Amino acid sequence: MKIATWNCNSVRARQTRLLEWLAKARPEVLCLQELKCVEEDFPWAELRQAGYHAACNGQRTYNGVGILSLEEPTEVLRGMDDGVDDGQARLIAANVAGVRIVSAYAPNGQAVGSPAYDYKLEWYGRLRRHLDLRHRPERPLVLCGDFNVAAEPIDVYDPAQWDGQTMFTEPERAALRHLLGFGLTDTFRKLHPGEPGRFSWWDYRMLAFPKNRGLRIDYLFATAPMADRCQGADIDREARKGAKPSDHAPVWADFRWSTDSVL
DNA sequence: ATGGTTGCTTAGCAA
Repeated sequence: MKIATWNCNSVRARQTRLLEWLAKARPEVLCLQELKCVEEDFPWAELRQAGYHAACNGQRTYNGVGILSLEEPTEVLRGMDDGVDDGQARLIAANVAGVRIVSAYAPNGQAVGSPAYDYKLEWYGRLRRHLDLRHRPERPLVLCGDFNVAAEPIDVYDPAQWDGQTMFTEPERAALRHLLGFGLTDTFRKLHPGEPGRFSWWDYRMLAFPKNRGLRIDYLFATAPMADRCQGADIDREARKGAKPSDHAPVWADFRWSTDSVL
């Protein structure tokens, strides 16, 4: 079972690339972030034509997350259902083939110390509580998305320059570690231990991509039953090349898991 | 060097 995640930076601006990537990669599940549209403007028909069901949590202009899957997703949950109404569409969850799939778009945080930065740290705490209340680490779950935090120096092209900057501050890294403390494994790093220079996001500016000046901030985190079955994981850097790319590359992981796997 | 690029929406914001 191949599961992927991609911050597409507008599903409408990326529609052609999205369909091309799905045709080539054929993941069972693709989690999307930054749809930047309401559900009425989501390309339902084109994706269905390509063989994919979809569920999305849309928002005008900003944010927006979705789950595409070959099998129809069930038990769809939009948001964290924790009583906080912040108006930001950053989470959607659904069951696909007996696996709980969560597509998440963490707040960017803007400047350190800004209200957006504080909101980011709070959002991480809410997500951990959401997992604690609604899920168990012994059950199959894959939490995918753009987490807007680089976990370790190896995930940053110039850790010294990035030290203390948004996406690589100690409070953000601690918030990410606390999230993983639920019982989640970083599938890419499990399969590529110690491999440097492997990033998932590159700024559009300053020739960051051709210079490989990026960060690894997009992840597939899996609970033990899924992490134990992970047999491959990678970042599709090719998909960041060419005209009109997203600033993120798709990331995927493959699991020894089928529809009739029962835990 | 406070630059540079993209998307949405239409001048300014968020990333």
